[in-house]
Amino acid sequence: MPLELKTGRSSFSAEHKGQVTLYSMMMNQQNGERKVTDGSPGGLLLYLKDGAIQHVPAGHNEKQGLVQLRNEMVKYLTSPTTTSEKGEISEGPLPTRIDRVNQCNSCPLRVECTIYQIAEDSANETTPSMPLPLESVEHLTSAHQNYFLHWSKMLRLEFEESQARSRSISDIWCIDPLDREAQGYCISFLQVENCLASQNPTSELNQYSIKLVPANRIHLPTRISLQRGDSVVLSTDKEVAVATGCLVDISTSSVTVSTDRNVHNWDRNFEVLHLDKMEYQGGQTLLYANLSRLMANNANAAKLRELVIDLKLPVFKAGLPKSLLEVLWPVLRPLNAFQRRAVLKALTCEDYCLINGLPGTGKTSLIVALIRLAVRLGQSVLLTSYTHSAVDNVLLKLCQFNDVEFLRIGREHRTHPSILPYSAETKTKNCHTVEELETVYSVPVIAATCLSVGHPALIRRKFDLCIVDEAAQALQLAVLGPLTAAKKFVLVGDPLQLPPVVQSRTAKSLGMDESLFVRLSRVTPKASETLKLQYRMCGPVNALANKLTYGGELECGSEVIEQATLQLPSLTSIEQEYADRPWLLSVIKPGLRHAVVFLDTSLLGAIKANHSEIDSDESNKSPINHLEAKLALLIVKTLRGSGLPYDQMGIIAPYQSQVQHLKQAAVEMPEVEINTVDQYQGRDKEAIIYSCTKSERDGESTVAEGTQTILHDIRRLTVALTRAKHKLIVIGDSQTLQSFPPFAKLLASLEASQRYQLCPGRDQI
DNA sequence: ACTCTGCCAAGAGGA
Repeated sequence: MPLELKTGRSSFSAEHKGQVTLYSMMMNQQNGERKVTDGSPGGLLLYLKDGAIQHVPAGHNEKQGLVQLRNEMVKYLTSPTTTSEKGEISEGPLPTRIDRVNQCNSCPLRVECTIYQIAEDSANETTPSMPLPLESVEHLTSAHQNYFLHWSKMLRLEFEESQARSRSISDIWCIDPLDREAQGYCISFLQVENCLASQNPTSELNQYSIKLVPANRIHLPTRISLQRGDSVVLSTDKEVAVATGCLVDISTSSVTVSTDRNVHNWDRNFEVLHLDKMEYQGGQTLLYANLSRLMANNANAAKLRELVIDLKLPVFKAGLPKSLLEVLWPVLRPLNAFQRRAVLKALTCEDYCLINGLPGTGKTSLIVALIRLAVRLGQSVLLTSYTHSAVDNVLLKLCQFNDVEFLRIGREHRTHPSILPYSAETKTKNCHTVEELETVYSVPVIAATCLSVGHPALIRRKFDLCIVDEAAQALQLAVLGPLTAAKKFVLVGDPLQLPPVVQSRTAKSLGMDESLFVRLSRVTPKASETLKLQYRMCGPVNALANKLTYGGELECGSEVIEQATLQLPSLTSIEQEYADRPWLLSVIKPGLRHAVVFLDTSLLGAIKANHSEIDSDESNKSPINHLEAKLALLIVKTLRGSGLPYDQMGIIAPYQSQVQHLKQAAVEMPEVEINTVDQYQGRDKEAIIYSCTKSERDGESTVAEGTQTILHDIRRLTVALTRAKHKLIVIGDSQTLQSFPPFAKLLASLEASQRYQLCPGRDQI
């Protein structure tokens, strides 16, 4: 029988009683009860403040009431958005309004509710039966309300799309473990090898470390999309979720999970366990919360609404006084002119500024300098980005200077190991008093991801400056979270590189993939600075990026950068070996004139057909190109033979399927980094091979007119090509690619000497 | 027509 403890005064409210009834129903479910009508003993409700206790029955009536309420909730939560004939999209119907003034006045969602009601009444042209509490939205203009409704609609669409695509938690109950494993998000039939107390538990949530091995085979399945840091659920055949935890290590033969339960102490520890990836859906909730916070009736939100929704012109102070500049000079000195201008703009803005960081232009150095300068000026800084890796990327550089104290907030398992000493968990481990905790949390610089800035320790803090890295890649609503905690903000990013990922086509067409960076960059050019000097790409790659995307804005940082070439110390030793494949030697040639090569497969019809084995996985609609994979690996091996280490090369493809295929084909050279374009953003390599993948076989239908595919996005191509320092080899079928505008532009930008046409008969593969 | 990251939870209290 469940016992619910409440720390407050006794109220025996319907909420509290309902909760106990639900626990009672859940316990019966676990004990095998099937029918709602089965008798259950109910539970106990105990209030600790006055010691009052009551038995809460869970009879037929109580259960029926709860289930009916649940079903009604579900009806509204799952009613899908609809599109009218005119193309207007509307969210599902709202529940009937509760017209009770007293309840509405104390409702925390009264602003949001009123906005919806106003919109609904005007759409239906009905007059409300009871006057709406209009005073609760008096602080909002209709533009503000429309922003709210617009984003709420897009969030809803995106939520529906991700629901439709992703599996649900109920799969653990409804789908067989082996079938779940085939989908790639479950490892079935594991047994516990050991369960140890964690070496370094920082909370109750990771007290134990369980090592699991396959129960009836040697290796774990190869096609699993589980990685370090994922939240997982352990279940037996009889019971779902015997433990939950976090995946800390995965190899070919074992998997280690940190968890709050000691599975070894359990009677059932010889049962087989299934491990499932848990997909957390709460991210959506956070975005709604940010949207709500923007609508709040306070000065902070009002200022943000002016800037973000009304697009008010940002204000800038005059430059810094000379005396200050002298103090800051040691930090400013190593920066180039563009970086200095950007930093000074960031320091003198009153509202916000935007920093355009073109590829390889030292964005990270700029942010590190900005943090160090702000701290020298006595300001507090909130550093955020959408991803953990981007946050840690800045911190790794910042901690080298060792002159700024910072605290990293967020999930430990996602934090870079070198940054763990600065994590909140580590720093608060030996705190025993509130004062000690306050000292830890009041450091001048706090770093966290956009979605984790709701941390309790930050709620009450107001930062002088908020810096958002990779801001062009984050959802608008995600960035709003940290902004509410700061007096002014600096967005750093490149709108010509990848935008935020939005799954729903409809939401995308409504503008959901417009980042805050892009929205604000429309306001005034005065608010932004561009970093133009890049320190990554040699002259020809730089020139290609300019022709394709940057229109001449991008410049090499120095002559050394511009003239740098691929170093292949043992090139002569392999010339003999590849004498029968002159195309290979031609493609890998070092030297500036050969820095960019397009290897064209369009004439290899017959050879292509030979390589297009039928994939076992027909349901997988993503394309795989076996020929391009083979060519890419041949090039990698030749480069290796000529003296370029594997870890200096990267293979990029637009599709996950092609990446997987390449990874499998390249198992014996794991140092070669193979990834999608999206995952390569922010990184670079000496030599990059881009496998464009898409190649139409004869008679195959082409993409319907007007459809946008990932090959239609020039930003993805820009990112792929600007990852290369000294050698860029693009493999593709020019015939097919010609129909995608970004590739047509690429092909037109190339000089004849930069193209190599593979010919059947002449070129042996 | 296929790109993918992020999020610790629950409760008391005020009106």
